[in-house]
Amino acid sequence: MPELPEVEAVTRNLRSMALGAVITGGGVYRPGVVHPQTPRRVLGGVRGRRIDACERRGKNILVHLDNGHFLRIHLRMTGNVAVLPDFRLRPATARWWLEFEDGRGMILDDPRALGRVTLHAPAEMEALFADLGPEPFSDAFTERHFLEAARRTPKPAKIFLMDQKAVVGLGNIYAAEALFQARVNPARPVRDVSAVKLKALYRAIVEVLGVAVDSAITAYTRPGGFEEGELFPVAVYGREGEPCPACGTRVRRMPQGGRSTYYCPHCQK
DNA sequence: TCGATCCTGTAG
DNA sequence: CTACAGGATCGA
Repeated sequence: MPELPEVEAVTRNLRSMALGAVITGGGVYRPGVVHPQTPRRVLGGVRGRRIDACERRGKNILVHLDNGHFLRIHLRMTGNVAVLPDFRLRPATARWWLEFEDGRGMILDDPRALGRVTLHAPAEMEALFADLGPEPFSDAFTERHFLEAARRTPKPAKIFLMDQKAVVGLGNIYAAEALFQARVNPARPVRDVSAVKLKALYRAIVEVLGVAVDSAITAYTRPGGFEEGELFPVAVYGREGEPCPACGTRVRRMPQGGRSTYYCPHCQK
């Protein structure tokens, strides 16, 4: 599930649940989840620590501890982080967990086990995120920055949006939705897209992610979490063969970088 | 820069 | 059975 909006919702939930919690233990069911570190290092380094802050950077969740070190959690495709009333009640798909002093638990729940949890010293922060672009809602994400980044690469527009360099947070769904909203052809080399459309794309990114953050928070807050249907109005993603909401042409699917891109061949030329 | 790879589940 | 999945990294 997680692109930026879902990660934001999870992070906020974590902040409200785990702030101030003292870690007394933990476990790793799947060693691959802490790769390239070891369970011993990740768990040994957190025992006795208190959780002081939770924040999001791109699609990463950062859990700051009272000694300055921090956990970096990446949910990848199917991960979720949750705080449980009792750490012993964790589901079979919990790949990693922490025990709190008050008996509660915090888990990485991840059926595919592609998610990652690693522990870092403060000094590692910069190198860790050196390749990440600006946050879409920050002052650093300017139209000018975006247009310059676009002119600098031969990548197709969709790949350009997905690689977390020009801006962080877009994944397969919201990249497709932003491209549709701006009427940009996903396969077109982004450096060849007109300035007018690039500006529209810039606005669409902020718009789409903004709406999606709101719906993700709403979805995550009510019972059943993200599973309770769809709040974000998806126009093209996953809708192969269905009519484009703008012109009625059938939505198409094409492979790009090993993934599916959905688009309207009429609106996005 | 690109395909293979990491994993498991589900739909067709 | 194969194809595909809201992601990223690695080696060729």
